Amino acid sequence: MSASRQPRRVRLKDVAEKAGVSVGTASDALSGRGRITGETRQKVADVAAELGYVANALASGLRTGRTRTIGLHRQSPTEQLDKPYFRQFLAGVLEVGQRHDYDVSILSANADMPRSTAARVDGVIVVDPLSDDLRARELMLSALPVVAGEHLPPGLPECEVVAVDHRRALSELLAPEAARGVTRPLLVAPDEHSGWGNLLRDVFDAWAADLGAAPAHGYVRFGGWDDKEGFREVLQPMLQADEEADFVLVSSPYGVLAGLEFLAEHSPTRAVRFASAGPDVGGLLDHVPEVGFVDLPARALGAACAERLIELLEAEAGSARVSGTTLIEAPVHLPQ
Amino acid sequence: MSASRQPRRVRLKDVAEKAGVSVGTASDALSGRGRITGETRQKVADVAAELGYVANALASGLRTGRTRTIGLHRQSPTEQLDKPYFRQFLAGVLEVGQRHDYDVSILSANADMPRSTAARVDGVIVVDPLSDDLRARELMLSALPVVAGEHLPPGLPECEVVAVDHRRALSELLAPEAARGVTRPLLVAPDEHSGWGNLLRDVFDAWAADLGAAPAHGYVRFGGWDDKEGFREVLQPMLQADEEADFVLVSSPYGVLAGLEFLAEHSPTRAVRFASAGPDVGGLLDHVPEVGFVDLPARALGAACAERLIELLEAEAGSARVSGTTLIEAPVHLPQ
DNA sequence: GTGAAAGCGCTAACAG
DNA sequence: CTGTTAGCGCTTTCAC
Repeated sequence: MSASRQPRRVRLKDVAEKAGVSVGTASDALSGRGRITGETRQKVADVAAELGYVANALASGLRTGRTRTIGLHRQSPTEQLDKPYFRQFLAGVLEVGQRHDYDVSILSANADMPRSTAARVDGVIVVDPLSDDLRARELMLSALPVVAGEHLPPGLPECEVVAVDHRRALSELLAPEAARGVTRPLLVAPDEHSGWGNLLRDVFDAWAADLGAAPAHGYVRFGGWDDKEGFREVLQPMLQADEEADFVLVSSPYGVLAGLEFLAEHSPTRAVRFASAGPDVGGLLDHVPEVGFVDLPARALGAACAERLIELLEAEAGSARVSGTTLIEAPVHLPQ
Repeated sequence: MSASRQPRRVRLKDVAEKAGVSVGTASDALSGRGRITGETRQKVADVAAELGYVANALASGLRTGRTRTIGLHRQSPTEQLDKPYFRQFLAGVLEVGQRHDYDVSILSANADMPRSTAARVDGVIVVDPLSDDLRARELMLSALPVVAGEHLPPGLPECEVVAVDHRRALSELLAPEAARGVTRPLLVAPDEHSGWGNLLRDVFDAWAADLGAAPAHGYVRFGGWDDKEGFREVLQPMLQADEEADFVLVSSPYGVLAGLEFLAEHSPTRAVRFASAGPDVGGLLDHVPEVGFVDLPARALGAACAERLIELLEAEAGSARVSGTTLIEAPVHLPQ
């Protein structure tokens, strides 16, 4: 390797000189700003292309205060790459990020590690905001624009939200069950730190009330999506204690599997119906067509979050927008 | 949301003033540079902590020419998140990146899309360099330090390489097979665009030659790791045409499955042994203990690449290092 | 050992 | 419509 680090990158000044204009002119000729430029614009563009000019993002960022980078926050993100949900969410964010020429930076979850790197992002997406996530709270209290992917749990500061329309999806999923008749519905979902968990309980309880049935609740920790054992530990005692329980909604396909397993082992004749409200992983429930489920569109949600955040960022002048919620639809697989 | 964008971030100047020193002094008090600072150093550090000062990476980057960001390049990276190999590689990169306070930016693979964002990275890791990847070639020809994750195929410019010690892993994997006796060994691996594929063929052929056996080769496209059908399409004619073939090495566990399936369907009595040299995905081969495999440590490889790249970047003064190769070990699962 | 000042490459005011 | 100028916040000579 040679000794020289960089072979003198071509600067805007170089382009300007060669095009016979000033840097100022060259600048907004290229970025097509206000002062419309007749043919000078074309000329500058040509020279820029010829020289292979590419703007120094650091310099323009320093000047404008924006980095064209969005941050993605989730608890211990490194591990989470193994979770299909997060992975697909990330893929969605990356896709629209690249389309809009934004970089995506996966934020370090260790709040303890001093990030000198900090504040290199224009805004942040918080995947699955949890009320006991201190770093998320910190981000939301900061001046950075924040978009939450999924509903906010009580206790977190307000911010822009993009979420799945769980209310609609669930009502679609639950309707056929009600038609079959349900006396004692059980729900196992993430605890109160999760906005999603809370919403599930809300909708579930309302639905049960409509039926004149008394619902029962079980709780799992939010991150335990694929923790079948965890689900079993919660479900088993509930099913055992409640002989009349005839319908179970869980927050993950693994919960369904756990429940089915338990029944097969202990009361093969007992008739209990299951449904999943959580992110499906390809095919897990394909072999049990009698189980309906909502398939959370992680990728679409990630894309929508990025879209919304970038929209916010480009909106320029703090247009005094109150934080709002954008809903996206989730496909519902009804039971056979 | 309020209208004001940023609440006036605390600048180095603020720290300097409050500490009663100049910015210059404050600067290298904090970064512990040359001019040793007795107690001024402590004072500045205290004030900085008190004010919650965090350096503006853009500004320092502009000045120093380094961004503390490393890029990760792979063909169509968005899709690739679904591949366990890439995902784990990425996890490794992220992990050491965060440890060294480097951001990781997943580079856009579309060479056609003009990236104004470009050159915001100090160096690049190219995962699985392929000789027909134009973007990879471009990166390697640029002035940016590049580390290739896996061996270079012929045709690509030289660069620093971090790779799995396939030679060693394979010899370990193949040894017991030779002991069992092999007359006609088959290899199905990525084509000549992949350095890894080439290496597999090298080692495989040498091993076969040692045995006095004539090897046969089949080719698959590099990205088709989980394309079982693709493997079958290559393997089936080879096995059919070659009645004596008694050992098959493939570049993916899916290749093994494809081969076993074919045999089960068409010649259940035929004795052919299989082995996989490619990235294992948890458990795919657990049910066939008679099949040995190398389990490519994607995460460790990613980590090693990042480690090496950062080392290169921090090495400062272009210490005229010739590009070299770092090998890491892969676990080998011998057949039962 | 420390302060002052120049300047990284760019954009945004302000003149003309 | 275009040129000139002043910084963005930091690091880095160069004086003292």
